[in-house]
Amino acid sequence: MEDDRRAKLDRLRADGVEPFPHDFDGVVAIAEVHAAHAELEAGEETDAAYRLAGRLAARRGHGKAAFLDLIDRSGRIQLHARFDVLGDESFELLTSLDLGDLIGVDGTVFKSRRGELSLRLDDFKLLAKSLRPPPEKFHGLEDTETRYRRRELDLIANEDARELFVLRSRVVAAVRRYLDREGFLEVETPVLQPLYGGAAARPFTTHHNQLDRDLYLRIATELYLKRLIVGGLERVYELGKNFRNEGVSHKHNPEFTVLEWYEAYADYEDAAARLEELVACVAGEIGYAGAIDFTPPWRRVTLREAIEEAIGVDILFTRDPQALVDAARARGIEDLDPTETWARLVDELLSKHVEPALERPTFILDYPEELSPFAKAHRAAPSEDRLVERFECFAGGIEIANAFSELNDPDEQRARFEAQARELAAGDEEAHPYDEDFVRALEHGMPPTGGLGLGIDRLVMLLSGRRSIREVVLFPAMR
RNA sequence: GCCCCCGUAGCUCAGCUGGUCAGAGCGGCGGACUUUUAAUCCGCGCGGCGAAGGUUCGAGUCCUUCCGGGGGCACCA
Repeated sequence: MEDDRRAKLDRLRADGVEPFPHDFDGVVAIAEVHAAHAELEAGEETDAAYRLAGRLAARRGHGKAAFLDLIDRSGRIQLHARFDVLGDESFELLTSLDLGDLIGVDGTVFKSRRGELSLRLDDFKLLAKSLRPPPEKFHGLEDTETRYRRRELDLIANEDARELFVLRSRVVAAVRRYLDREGFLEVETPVLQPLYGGAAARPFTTHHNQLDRDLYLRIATELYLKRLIVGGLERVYELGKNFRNEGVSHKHNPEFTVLEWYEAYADYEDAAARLEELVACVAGEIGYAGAIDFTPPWRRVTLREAIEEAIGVDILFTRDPQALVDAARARGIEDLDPTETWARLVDELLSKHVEPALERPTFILDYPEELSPFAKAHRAAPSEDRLVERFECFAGGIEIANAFSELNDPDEQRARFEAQARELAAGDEEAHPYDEDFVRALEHGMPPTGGLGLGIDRLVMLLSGRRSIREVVLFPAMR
C-alpha cells in the first residue's frame, strides 16, 4: 500500500502537480470557523469564505460528490466537494488523495442537512503528500509503545493527545505570566555543571572533549539561582529540565521539567501562599474542571503530625534508627530497615504511609534538618527537634513541590555540606557534594529568601487527570 | 536488578484444551452512488503469526533463549 502512494506520487509529478509545494498563505484555524458559525441552522448556506489547511483524516465518497474530514491543531471540519464545482480534473485529483495527505482548501461555510458545520470546496491544493498510511481512524492509535515512541502518530490519530499537549503549553504559559506579573525575572543557568547539587540524586555524567573534563547534567537549578539572589536579582525563576540518573515510573522520567523560583525577603510561608495562588490561577486560566479543589488556602500539616496521624508514631521522640523501627513495628509497620539512617526512615514513612493518601492539595511542613541541607532552621520549633522551615506540597497522591526558607548563613551551610560529605564518604551516592563556590557566594550575603521547586510534568498530570508522567511528556524515556 | 504480563495484516483486534488458524473490522485497490458522517453496496487479502532454536506426525497455539514493550517492586529524600 505504500507502493500505491509512491505510484500516486509519481503520477502527480507526471501530471505536473508539485506534491511538496513551498507555502500556502492566509490559513485560519478550523476552530475559528466553528466559533464564527456555531449558530447556523441545519441546511443553511452562507457566503463566508475561509482558507484552511491540515491533514486529510477521513473520506466518504459519493460518486459525483465527496465528504472529507480535515483536521488541524485546533480541531476538525467536514469538507464537501462537488464535481460540478471543482470540475473534472480537480475532482479526480481530490478523490485520488490519500488519508494523511496535507491539503489546503478554499471554501464557503454551510451546515449540512444532518447539522454538521462544513466547508463547500471551491478549490484545494495538495500541500504535502503522505507516503505512509496514518493510524486507523476509528479506534485511533492505542498501542502505548507506538504512542510514546512515535508521538507524531499519536498526535495525528488522537485528538485527546493534541488537546493534552496544547493544555500543557497553556499551563506553562500561564505559569510564566503569573511570575512575570509578580516581578520575577526568568533566567537560564548552566545545564552542564562541573559540580552537581541542589537535590539528593545521582547525576548523568558527560565529558567536554576540549577541556578534557567530566561535566554533570544538572539535577537542580537551586544553587545557581541562589547565587543570583546574592547578586541582587531579588526575584528569579527558571523553567527547564533537570536530569536524574534514576529509574522510570509512572511519576518519574529521567529528564523532567521543573520550575524553581527564589524570592528575596520571603520565607517558606510566603512560598506556600504563592504556590496556592499560582496553581489556582493556572487552573482557572486553563478552565480546570477536575476533581481536585485548588482553591486556597490548602491544608497545612506538619510532617510530625502527618506521620503520627498515619501510623501513630511520633518521629521526634528519638533520632535512633533502631528505636524508630521498633516504634513503627509496634504499630504494625514491619518493612523498615534498621540499618538506614533515621532521616531516611522518616522519609520512607512519609512516602509510603502519608503521600499516597494526600489527594487534596496539602502542605507537609517542617522537616528534619538531616533531610534538608539547604533549609534554614525553624524559628519557632525547639532546637532539640532540629527542624527546618521546609514544606513539600502533595496533591493527587504525588509530590508536586518542595520549598524552604533558604539557609543563608554561610558557616551553617558549610557545616551542612560537611555532614553531607560524611554521608557521601559513608557510601550514600545521593548525598550532596561540597560546593565551595556556593558557600563563598553566601559569604557575600544572601538576603532572607523563600525558594520553591515545582514539578511541571506532575502539575500537568494533576491538571489533565493523567496518571502517568509519560502521558504528559511528549517523548518520554523508553527502555 | 527482580517479578508478572504482552508482541498475529498499515491500524484495532479474534484465534478454546496443538490438527483448513492464517482471520475480522477499519485502511488500501477496482467499481456504483451529487448532503454523507465508523456513509452504504459489490469485488480483491495486501501478513505467515517479534527472532532463533526445540518438542511433536503436525505449533500463533507447548518449551528454551534472545529482542522489544507494558505493569509492579527496588531505586527515585
